[in-house]
Amino acid sequence: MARRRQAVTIKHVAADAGVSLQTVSRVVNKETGVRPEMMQRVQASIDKLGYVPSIAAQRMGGSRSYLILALNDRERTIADWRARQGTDWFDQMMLGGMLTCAEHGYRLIVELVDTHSDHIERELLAAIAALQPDGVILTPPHSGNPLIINLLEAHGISFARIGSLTDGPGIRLIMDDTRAARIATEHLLDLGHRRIGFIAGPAEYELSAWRVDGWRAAMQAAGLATDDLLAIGDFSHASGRAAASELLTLNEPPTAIIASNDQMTLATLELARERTLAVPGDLSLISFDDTPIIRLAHPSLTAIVQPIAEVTALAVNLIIAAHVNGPTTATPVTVPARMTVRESTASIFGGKGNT
Amino acid sequence: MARRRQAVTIKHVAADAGVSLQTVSRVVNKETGVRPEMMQRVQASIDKLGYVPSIAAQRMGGSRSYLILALNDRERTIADWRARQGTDWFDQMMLGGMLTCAEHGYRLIVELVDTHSDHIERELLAAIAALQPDGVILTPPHSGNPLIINLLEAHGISFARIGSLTDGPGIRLIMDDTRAARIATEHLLDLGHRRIGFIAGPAEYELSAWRVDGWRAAMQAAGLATDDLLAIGDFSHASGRAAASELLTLNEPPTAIIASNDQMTLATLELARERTLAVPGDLSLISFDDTPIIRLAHPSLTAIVQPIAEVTALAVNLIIAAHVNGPTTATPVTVPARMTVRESTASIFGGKGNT
DNA sequence: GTGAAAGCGCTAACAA
DNA sequence: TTGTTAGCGCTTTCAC
Repeated sequence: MARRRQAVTIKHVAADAGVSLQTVSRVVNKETGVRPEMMQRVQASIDKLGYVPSIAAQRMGGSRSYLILALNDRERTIADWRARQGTDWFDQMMLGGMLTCAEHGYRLIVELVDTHSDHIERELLAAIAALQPDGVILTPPHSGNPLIINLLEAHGISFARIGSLTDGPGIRLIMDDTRAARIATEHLLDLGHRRIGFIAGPAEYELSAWRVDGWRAAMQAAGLATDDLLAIGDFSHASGRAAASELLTLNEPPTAIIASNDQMTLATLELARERTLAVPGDLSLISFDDTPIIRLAHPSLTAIVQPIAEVTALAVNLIIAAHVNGPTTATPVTVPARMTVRESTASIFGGKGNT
Repeated sequence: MARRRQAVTIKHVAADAGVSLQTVSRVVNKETGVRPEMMQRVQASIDKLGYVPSIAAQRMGGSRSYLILALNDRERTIADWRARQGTDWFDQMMLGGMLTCAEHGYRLIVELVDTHSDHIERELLAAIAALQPDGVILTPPHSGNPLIINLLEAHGISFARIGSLTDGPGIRLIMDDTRAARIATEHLLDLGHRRIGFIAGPAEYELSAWRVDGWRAAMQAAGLATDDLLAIGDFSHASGRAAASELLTLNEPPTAIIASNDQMTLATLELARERTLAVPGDLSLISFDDTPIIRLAHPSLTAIVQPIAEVTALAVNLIIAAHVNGPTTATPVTVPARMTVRESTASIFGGKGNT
């Protein structure tokens, strides 16, 4: 292959403007202490020649790499893509993360790693060494992984942890799962439900516990017991079915169920149908993901809408800000989730929930 | 911010192994002409120290950047993400592209650009200057854009053009849209349909015409006219509705319609329902995208499954191969599409199509 | 087969 | 305020 060189380098600009490299560099990086007329002259040359600095060279010079790494769970992400069921966590992350990176002249690079793997440390170190990212975005279930967190901290890389509240370094961002679960539960309480079951996600995800907390808090505030109404799944369809079965075979089965993701909610819907339970007539249902599969189900499902794009955009902004201002506040940032009421929730007295 | 340096560099490895930098470089890049024992010794040091070369430095040294750029349509991609309707073109591209890049030690970076924009040239040049990618993947509707193609060619960057057959440089890959349309049409012909309507995509996409060709060819082979049975949309729901309306208000309306994407098919389904046409009883329907929205529709829709992941993976492989072997064959590569028969196609004699 | 030297494009540190 | 120098980590070129 032909050895490709930069078409226009800082040298060309310097020569064209009749200044030193350093002055061009100062203008490019918007440093203070350059006379306005000088700045204009250099900027004119930059525009004229269409100069854009090479991020590889910038990095080599000891500056930023303008690269942010998003770390996603390998197995889950690939499985979602293969299933083609419209799970859009990844897409929403790109929407928020990529576009925000672009606004700041950064690029988002995605890396898939197994949280469970024992060579995760090696994988991460390799990615860091190869890319030298300025920041890393950790998504669940990586966000609370001490191995990852400590490694990034040791390397002095600023990073955001989406969906984790465990102590430690890193910018923590959450979508207020507890409150979201409470809102969902209260919606059902308002509709007259008293036996409200909850299908939790796996303990590996911190947010699983938060959602249970929100549900439990709302139930307790209403003076209701939750003893037998909690079932645990792992976000898979099969586990959702098992959990739903558990709840629906209780002596006093719930009249409403909240499930922690779309697959488990859908599994519950299917099981209900098989048992000739009408939804929402006999059983109200709320999902914790607002995916296409949920919207198009029959009936369409009431769901918690997680602000994934917003939270990722915020993560990028905070990472970049940290690069400029140094370490940021240690207080977790909260972006509230919403609830979209559809056809799957109804009053136990026979009324519709979405009227 | 603290100036971050590489933890382990080629120097450390060279010192540890007691050889020159150059020898380490040779081992890393698997060059020939290194004695096996030497190679082993160096490799041992690399493994021991966990050395991974910096791609920025590799690039600066005049070698590859190990970066491949995927160029997607800005407006459409963002609209799809915002709509949250499960359009998974992007996901499938990542599935095929990102994973294949990773296999070769490359990274995929996504860039969104407007094909229509007059500053597309500037945007592309900026991305090239900043990243110095080893290759570029062009997706529709960029794949046939002469401005883009010529620019990449001029810069000596190898690139793949997915979904374009227009002459010019670049590796051309198609999913055989013509054949896919023919298969869909023949399926309907087999079911006894004679009046088969087709809703095409916008001319901006080359594949729009190919699909029309396939449909027309199959119709003509069956000795059927297509005069009034073609309607044109722009992939949007609204345009699909208009096109469907056009077809259904014909004096002799079609008994089956093939639409060029999921949104237009769905719009047709909705319109049919409004006009109390039973699907597939009164109208059979085939979509040209196998998205969640299509699978979950009622009835579930027969659809062409486009091998987006496969074709993207192939694109990456060919780009990387071109880097090693120099320019590749100019013959377009074809990856065949499949059809999944579901509930929306039935015999005009009353039988079901999916039995 | 292996090593030494030069340079990629840029920035940090220092000098003027 | 501006310019000069050195060096980032790697690969290429050319000696040995």
